[in-house]
Amino acid sequence: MDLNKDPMPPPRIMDVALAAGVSPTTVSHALTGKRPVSAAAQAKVHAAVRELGYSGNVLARGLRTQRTLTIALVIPDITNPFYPVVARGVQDAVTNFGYQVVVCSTDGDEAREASFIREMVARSVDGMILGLLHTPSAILESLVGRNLRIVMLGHHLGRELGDRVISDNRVIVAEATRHVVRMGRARIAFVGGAAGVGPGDERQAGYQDALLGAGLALDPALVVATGYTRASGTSAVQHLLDAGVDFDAVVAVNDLAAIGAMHALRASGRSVPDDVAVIGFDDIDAAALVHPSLTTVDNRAYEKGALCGRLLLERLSGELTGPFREIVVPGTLVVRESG
Amino acid sequence: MDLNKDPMPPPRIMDVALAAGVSPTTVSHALTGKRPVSAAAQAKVHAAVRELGYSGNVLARGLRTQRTLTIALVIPDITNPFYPVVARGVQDAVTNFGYQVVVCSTDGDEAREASFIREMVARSVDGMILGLLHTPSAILESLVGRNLRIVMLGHHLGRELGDRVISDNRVIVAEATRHVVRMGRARIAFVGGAAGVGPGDERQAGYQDALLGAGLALDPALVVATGYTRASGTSAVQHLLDAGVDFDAVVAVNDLAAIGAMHALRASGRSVPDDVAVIGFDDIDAAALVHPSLTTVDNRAYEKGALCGRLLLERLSGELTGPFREIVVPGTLVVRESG
DNA sequence: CAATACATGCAAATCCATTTGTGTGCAAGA
DNA sequence: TCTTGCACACAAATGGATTTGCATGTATTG
Repeated sequence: MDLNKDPMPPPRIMDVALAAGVSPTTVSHALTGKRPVSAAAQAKVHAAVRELGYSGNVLARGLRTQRTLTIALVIPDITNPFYPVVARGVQDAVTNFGYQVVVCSTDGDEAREASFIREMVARSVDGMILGLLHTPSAILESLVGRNLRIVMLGHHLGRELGDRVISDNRVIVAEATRHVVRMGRARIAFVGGAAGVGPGDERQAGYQDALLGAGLALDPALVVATGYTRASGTSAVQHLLDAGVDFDAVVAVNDLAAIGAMHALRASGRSVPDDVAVIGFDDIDAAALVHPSLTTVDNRAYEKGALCGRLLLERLSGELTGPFREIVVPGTLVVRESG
Repeated sequence: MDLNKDPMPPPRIMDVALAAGVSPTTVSHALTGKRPVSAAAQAKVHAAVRELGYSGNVLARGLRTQRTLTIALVIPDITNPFYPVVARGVQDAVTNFGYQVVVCSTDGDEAREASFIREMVARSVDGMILGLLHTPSAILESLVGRNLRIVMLGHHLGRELGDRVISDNRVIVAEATRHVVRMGRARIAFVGGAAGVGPGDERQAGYQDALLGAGLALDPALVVATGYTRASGTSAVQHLLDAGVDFDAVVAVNDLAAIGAMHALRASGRSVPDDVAVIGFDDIDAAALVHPSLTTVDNRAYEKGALCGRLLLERLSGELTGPFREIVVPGTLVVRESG
C-alpha cells in the first residue's frame, strides 16, 4: 500500500492538448497569448482546460518564466491584531492581479526574520513586503540588486532597499502625549518597545519631544522598554509599581502593551483614567472594546497594507520606476475614555 | 535601464560545485544524503554553501522531487483573532520539520475557498489544513486520491478526505446554555452563524438541546442567523430589538458575534448581564478584555492548530497510516461577567 | 596479488511549462 | 500562377535540482 503513489495525477499540458486535439505548443500559446491562436483553437483549448480542471504546474511555470506571481509578507506577530488587518489590505490589493500572498510571522525574532527572508528568496517570490522589527543587515544586503522588489513597512532604518510605507510615529506620539499633558498629567511613563527594535525608538522620541516642549523633566525611571506584546505592558507597569515610581499617565508603544498596562493598573487597584491615563497606538479592534475604551492613534492598518501591495505591484509591472518612494501615512489621535 | 535584469542571480548548484571543487552530483548527494559522501567532500561542500549563501531553487527541487515542504492553511477570516492563534499552533508544529505554512483567508466565501484550494494544489503543496465554512463539494472531490494529505479543521461535513480535528460544539454549547438557564434566564436568543455554513448549525443544535432539556419552548423568533463577524452580532440583536422580541440572554455563535451583540445591547440602553446575559464561543483574547468580560467557551485555538499540524506531518511521513482519525478537542466553559 | 568495498565523476533522464526557430498546408490577393 | 499571410505542428532549448547507471580510481581485505 504505497500511500505516496499518486493514483490520479493532475492533468498536464499534454493532456489538455490531446483532449483539445491540438499541440501542447498551441495550448501554451492559447493560454499565455504569446502567439496568435485562431478562435476555433482557443475555444477547444479552453473547453479542454475546463473539462480537465487544468491549472498548470506553478513550479514548472515559475522555473521557466522566473515569475511566481507570489509575494511574501513578513510581519512581526500574526497574533497582534494590527497585522491581520495589514495582511488583508495587502491581499485585497494584489489578488485581483493574480498574485498570492504568503504570510510569515517572525515573533520579532531577528534570526527568524532572516530565515524567512532567505526562505522566500529560495522560493522565488516576485516581491516582499517586510514589516521587520530589526534593522535589516547582511541578510538583506545580499538581496540588493537581486531581481526582487521590496517594500518596507513601518521602517526606515538601514539601507534603502525599496519603497517604504511608514507612520509619522514621532509626530503623532508627541501629539498624543501633549493630549495627556493638557489633561494635567505631569508624571508620564513610556512603556513597551525595545531599543533599536521596531518603531519603539521613534515613538519614545515623540514622547520625549512632547515632554520637553511642555517643560517637563525627562525621568529615565519612567521609561520601561519591555516589548510589543500585552505581557510587555503588564510587566512594564508592574516594574514601575514595584520600583515605587510615581506616575499618572502611561503612553504605551502600542495597543497591546496599553491593554496589558491597564490590566496591571487595575490589578493594583488603580483606576483608569482617574488615577492613571493610558494611551495606546494602532487602534486595533480591541481598543474600542476594552473598558475603559482606549485612547489611541489610528495607525491605518488596512490602508498601509493596501498601499504596500499597490507599490509592489507597480514596481513589478514597471509602471513605477525611478528612486524609491517613502510614503508617510499619518496617524490620527482617537480620544476615548482611557486618557 | 532594465530593472528586470538580474544583476546578481542567486548561486546555483554548479557554482557551489565549482567553489567546492567537486561535481554538482556530489554537492547534491552531500546535501540530500542520497549517497555516501566522504567527510572531506562534505566539509568542502558545506563551506562553499555557506560562503555563497546557497539555498537551492525550491521550484526546481519541488518539480523534481514532487515535494515542496509547504503546507497550506485555509481559514475563513484572518481578522477573527481565533485563527491567528490557530495559525501559530500550526506553524510551531511544523517549522521544526522544515515545512512552510501558507495562510489563505477566504472571508467565508465559498468561491474563494474553492479557488484557494485549487491554487494551492497547482502550487504542489504537500498537504492542506482546511478550516472551511462550507461543505466541501466538487472542488475537493477532485482531490480525493491525489498525492496530497488533508486535515479538516472544525468540520465533519461532506466526504471523508482526511483526518479531522473538531470541537464538541453541540455538547459544550448545550452546557453553556444550561449555565444561562441556571441563572434563571428563560427567553434565550441564539445569534449569528448561518444555516449550512460552518459550526453554526451544531452550536445552534446544542442551544436547542439545552432549552428542550430544561423544558423551555423553542421560539424561532429567538434565532437570528447573520454570520460570524462582530457586525453579525450587532445586526442580529438589532433585529431582535426592532422586532420587539423579548429576551433576557444571548448565546452567540462565537466571541466576535457576542461582542457585537453586547455593543448593540449597550447602545439600546440595556445592561449586560443584568438585563441580558451574553455567552460567546472561542475565548479569543478580547473576550477577557471587553466590559463586562465575556463568558465563553475556550475553543483551544493553539492546541487545535498544533494538532492539525502534527497529524498532517505524521501522514506525510508515513508514520500514521490507516483510516482517517477524528479527534475531538473538548471546549471548556469560561465563566466571566457577561453571563 | 586478487578481490571487494567505497568514494566520486560523468552523462543522461526526469520533473513540466514556456518559448523560439523552422517547416507545412491552406487561404486570400496580385 | 505566384506570392504573401496565417494558423499550427514539430522539435528543441530552457529553467535548476535530483537521481540513476555506469565507469573510474583508491583503499582495504583475504
